[in-house]
Amino acid sequence: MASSVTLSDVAREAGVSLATASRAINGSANRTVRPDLRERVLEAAERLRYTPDANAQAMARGRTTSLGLVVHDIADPFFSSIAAGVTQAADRAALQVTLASTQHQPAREVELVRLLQRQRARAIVIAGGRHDDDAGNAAMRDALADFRGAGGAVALVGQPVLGVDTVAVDNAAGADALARALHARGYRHAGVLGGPEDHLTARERREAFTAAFAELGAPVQPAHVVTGEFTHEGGEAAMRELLSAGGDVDVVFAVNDVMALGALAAARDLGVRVPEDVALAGFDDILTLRDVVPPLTTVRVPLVDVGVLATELALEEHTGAARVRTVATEVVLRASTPDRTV
Amino acid sequence: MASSVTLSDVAREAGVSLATASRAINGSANRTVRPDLRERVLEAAERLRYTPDANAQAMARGRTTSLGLVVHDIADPFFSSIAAGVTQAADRAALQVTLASTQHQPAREVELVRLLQRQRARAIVIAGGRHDDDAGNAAMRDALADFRGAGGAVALVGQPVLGVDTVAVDNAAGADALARALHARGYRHAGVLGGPEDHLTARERREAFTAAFAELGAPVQPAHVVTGEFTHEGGEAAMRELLSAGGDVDVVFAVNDVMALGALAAARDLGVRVPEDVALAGFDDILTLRDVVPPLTTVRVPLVDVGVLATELALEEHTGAARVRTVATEVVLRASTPDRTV
DNA sequence: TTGTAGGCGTTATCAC
DNA sequence: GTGATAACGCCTACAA
Repeated sequence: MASSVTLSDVAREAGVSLATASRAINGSANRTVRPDLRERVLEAAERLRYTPDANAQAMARGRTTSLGLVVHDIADPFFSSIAAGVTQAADRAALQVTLASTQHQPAREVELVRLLQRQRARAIVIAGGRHDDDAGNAAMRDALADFRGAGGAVALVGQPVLGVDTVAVDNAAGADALARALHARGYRHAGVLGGPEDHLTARERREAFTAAFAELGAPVQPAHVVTGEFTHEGGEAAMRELLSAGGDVDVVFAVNDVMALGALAAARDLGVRVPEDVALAGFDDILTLRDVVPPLTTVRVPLVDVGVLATELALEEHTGAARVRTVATEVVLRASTPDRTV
Repeated sequence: MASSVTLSDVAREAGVSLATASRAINGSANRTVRPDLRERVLEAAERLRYTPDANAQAMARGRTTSLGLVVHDIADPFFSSIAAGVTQAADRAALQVTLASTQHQPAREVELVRLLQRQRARAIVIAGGRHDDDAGNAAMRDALADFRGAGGAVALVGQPVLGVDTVAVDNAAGADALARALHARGYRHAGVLGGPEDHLTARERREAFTAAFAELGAPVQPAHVVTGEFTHEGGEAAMRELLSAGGDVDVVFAVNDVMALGALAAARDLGVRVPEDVALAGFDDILTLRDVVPPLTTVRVPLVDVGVLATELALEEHTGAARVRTVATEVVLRASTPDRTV
């Protein structure tokens, strides 16, 4: 309640005008303030425990100091690592991060963008792959167009389908390289926990993986590609389905690590040993993996860097068409996919 | 760039006054607007793609719609789960969450509180145990007093040492119960990875644990209590130190799960088997544990609920002294601490 | 260098 | 029920 101290109070206390107080405290562009006056103002501010009102400053200046971050679930290590990168970069740019979570409801993304537009966020970073959903993408594109029309900047982590700057993980190359590495280790009967049918990240990884195996002469049987939510539970269910189908699968590729961990849990539950009975690989190299046994083969995505990059991309001045920054990945072979050729 | 559409634009377009437009769009308290006029305004707003400016609204109304959340590291599963709870609760209260991270520098907390005060956040939730650091706590207490003096609400997750509403995990009871459970399973030679010396959460857990073992007639040897950072790396280093000391320890209690996971990694590295060679227990029951083998015994803290509770506590109107909400914990015995009595 | 005054976009208090 | 108009706290030409 206690009404805050305003700059006018400080000015009065210091015996100067509002303008001078403002300049003394904020060091206006070229205007400078006589040292003794500045001193008086600063002391008065200190004495009165004055705290500038960022909202009022934002109004007067015409721009805020906040950046919006949209994630699906902040407790998911994939998103929390990206968030760590975003907060780092935002911090360097002296921006506050407004965290908005869809709680796994894709439709809420549009809502959150509009919310962030009301806050007049300087920029919005959207984390998470897109869906093959024309209506959904169109709605999002509209919301983002409005936001940008009003002067906001946007960067997306995912696929460049929304007409905004995008940090795109090279999913295809990563999945392809992983498939070849697994093939080289002697695997010939791969199964895929493919994520949601229309999820572009899942699809890119799935298709590149199966294409590579096909090209290598060991095509993945259609029955060995099962879909499922992009979550721990989804991976668990998908793995159950795949294993109970009882095909001869020697390695399972889950399109992201969170699913792979769910799959690992399912295997444990069913008494299927990894990697003795079946090998397992994921994608992303989330932080959690350092604590998992057996160490999981995966394709590393520099998640924190991706967050930083997306933030920088959003904040960089630029004109012209939407830019796409492709992030390279790296296959990390671990014990969950031992060499079968020896 | 493109100047946003303002409410005046909408009013003009609809042929009504600014006041009416405001009431039509925002449904003022008791003032009501004739249906046809309201319709006209809403249509105009739609046509012009009007988006209210939350900052301006905040100025006019005298209160913002944002809530600050202070964490040490959002990528740490402990904090990200609490953050999930906070965003949920904030969402229900129609508040935006501003995520502020200290990046593991305790001193930055004060800075962040002041920053959030500039944003005129309605409330601040601070996650993370306190330190036994009079100067640091005093600085924080001052910053929070200022914030509250200016009308802000605060809730802390940790120890009630800052004079603000606090959600306190019952660390002592949890550690005591864990110690007794381990003792009942036959463990008599406990070691403790005790976290930072002055970290109150670490201290509460450590002391309750050792006190219980002492009371049970199996005191933990001082040499078997080692300190270390409250992190994965800290747990790893502490475990190395403990194991290389070569004492006869049959169970190791790490004061939080993140440290326990670091300890597990260290044990693996040194060829020490868990639980065959040494049993291991942690505290918190972070989400990561579901993927760890062997399943880790721990003391469950309902982290998401804690986040929700802290947010609600901060948002509840109340007068009088700072309140303390104690959250109960629950010992969860798993395979990392098998029964030795059989 | 300092001060005056207008404006940022809304809400809220008044009359009408 | 509707419409002027003064706040809200600050910044910034513009003038002195």
